Amino acid sequence: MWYGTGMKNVTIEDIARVAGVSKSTVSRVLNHTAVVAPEKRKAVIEATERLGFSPNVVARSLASGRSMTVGVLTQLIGSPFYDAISQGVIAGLGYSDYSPIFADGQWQETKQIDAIGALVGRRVDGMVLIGGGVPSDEISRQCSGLPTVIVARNLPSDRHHCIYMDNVSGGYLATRYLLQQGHRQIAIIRGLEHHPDAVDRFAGYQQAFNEAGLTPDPRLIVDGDFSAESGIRAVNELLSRDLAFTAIFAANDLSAFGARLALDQRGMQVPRDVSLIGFDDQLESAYVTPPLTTVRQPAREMGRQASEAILNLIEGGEFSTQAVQGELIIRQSVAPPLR
Amino acid sequence: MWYGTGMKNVTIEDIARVAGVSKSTVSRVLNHTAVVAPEKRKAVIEATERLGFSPNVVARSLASGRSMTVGVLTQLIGSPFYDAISQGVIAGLGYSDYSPIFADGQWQETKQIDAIGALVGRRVDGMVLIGGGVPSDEISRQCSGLPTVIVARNLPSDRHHCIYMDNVSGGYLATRYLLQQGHRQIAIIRGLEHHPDAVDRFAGYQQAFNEAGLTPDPRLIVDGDFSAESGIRAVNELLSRDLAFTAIFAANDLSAFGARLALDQRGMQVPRDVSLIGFDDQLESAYVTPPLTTVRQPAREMGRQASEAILNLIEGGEFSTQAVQGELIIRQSVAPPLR
DNA sequence: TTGTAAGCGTTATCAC
DNA sequence: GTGATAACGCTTACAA
Repeated sequence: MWYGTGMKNVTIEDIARVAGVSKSTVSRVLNHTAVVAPEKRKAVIEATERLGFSPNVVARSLASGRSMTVGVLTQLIGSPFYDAISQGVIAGLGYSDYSPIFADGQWQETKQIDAIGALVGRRVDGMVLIGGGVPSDEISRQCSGLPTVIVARNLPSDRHHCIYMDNVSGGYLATRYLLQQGHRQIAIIRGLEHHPDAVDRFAGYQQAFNEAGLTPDPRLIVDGDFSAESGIRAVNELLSRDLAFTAIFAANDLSAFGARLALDQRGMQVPRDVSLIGFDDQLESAYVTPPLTTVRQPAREMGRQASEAILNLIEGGEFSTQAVQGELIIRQSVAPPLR
Repeated sequence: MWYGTGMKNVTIEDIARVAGVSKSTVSRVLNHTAVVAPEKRKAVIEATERLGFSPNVVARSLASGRSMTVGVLTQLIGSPFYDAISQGVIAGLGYSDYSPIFADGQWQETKQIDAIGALVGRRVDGMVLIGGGVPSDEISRQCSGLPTVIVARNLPSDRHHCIYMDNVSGGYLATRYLLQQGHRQIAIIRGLEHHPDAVDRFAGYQQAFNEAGLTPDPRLIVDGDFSAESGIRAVNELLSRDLAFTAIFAANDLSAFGARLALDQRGMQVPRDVSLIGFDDQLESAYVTPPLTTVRQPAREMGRQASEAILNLIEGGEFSTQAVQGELIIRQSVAPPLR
């Protein structure tokens, strides 16, 4: 199949001619940017409809200096959490005149920097950075003068606008709940070793222990990478070490699923033999067996908030970094330990 | 915080002046569009780097008539399947010079039509329509002359380029497998009543029965809506009707999760008491207990294919509608029925 | 209120 | 090879 240019696109010049007015007048009624005489206004609108005119956004952008787009940098790893944020951004921009334009950072710093560069080259009016690890300075440099919101990441510098989860308190919430239920030997499957979210959740775990005047058993701390597979590995490792534990706090729901499966394969039941708590509250977590107790991260909501923030910043508004708190969602994967 | 215009953007005119050549020459070296003298070429490149020049994509688009963007229409319902397709599209475009720009159709025809209009107004060079229900004629009208690929939907007209799952054969595969395992009373939880995917999978179910010279029990056919909740409802309904069934074919994995949970709550085990098969093979399905037997839809891969197809069409290439076949993924949620 | 005209930053078409 | 110069389609002073 061949794609021709079709008929020549209709421009405001055509409209102007048909309506018997000037280009500027057409522009004015189209943008409600000045009052025009009712009859001319009507003529323009009619011509617009009759000719099936749709304004060329590109030309408009060039002339006005605003592209009506916001750049979104994602990290395409298929993590339910990050995906949900992207979806939230698309949804949040839905009712505005701005469209999101995506680039993929693949969790690799150089790719991320390139991607931001590409977005900047497209003259986006705002930028939403989801996760990623681009250094603060680099962001400042590339996005200087450009409204920018960083989601799911907290950059200490007050130059940046961030919307991030309070992972420390999230980890604390989960662990405290386990402690309250009577657990003392609580294993933790950590996320990626240097990933800030993982580090923070672990800090929350320790904090809960400290507060209770207890010390976690270091042998019960095992590393993972947020994948289901790593949950399986972690449990197998724990079991092979032959250590006693009555509960597991997994880095995220996905690794909790893996842990649950590994436990099941060893004939151990959740929560009868081992209690299990996750982190995220992804869609599926309420429907696995048993429904997973977890800490909810309002991912989609964070994406939505980010788009609101960016829209607001573009309009010249203010925004200050926000930490969103996790919420403990109690379902059925945690029970008091058997004596 | 205030966003100023910063320093004036550097343009090819600045480069031209610094390099001591004309704008045209700058354009030529930047686009490799003609041979220029080595020394001038070098001067341009140096100036480019020294001034930190990055071409204005908007101006380029206006002048060249190509925006280097492809519009992507999604249906933002948070279905893992559709989300994965979007992610695949982003990934597939990653290495090209094209950027995806998203719009949300929300599974509502009017919104979808508006969204396509917005994308067309942005002068996208190509269009990827994921799912949705815009009538064929409307698509032809709005996207006439614009390379367009439709994913996860099959429009019979040969005016369109589609990449879709063969849902009939998928439904057939699942059902035949159940039949082969010895099941005869196979309940089916259908998806949305008039959703083509649901209709097709059901057709496959019937086809497998026919082929085996059997007839499905109509009382074992219950409606759902692809949600986990509907899986729960369906099982409860089935159980309340007090009918005997030894297996369930769920519209998708999510509703299979729901079904599994409802079964569990009634004390019925999978696959001992009831076998269960899903559709999609989403990320989590391999890690629930028991790991779910299902029909894989290569969602991300379809998205990737779509982006390749659109890139190819933009370059003037050909493409013909492709049906991708589902793959039966055998795990542990299906077993022969107890006698 | 309305029209004229000068940009916006490139690419594309010519001559040279 | 290279440089003027005219598009590209719209916004936006600036006049009238």
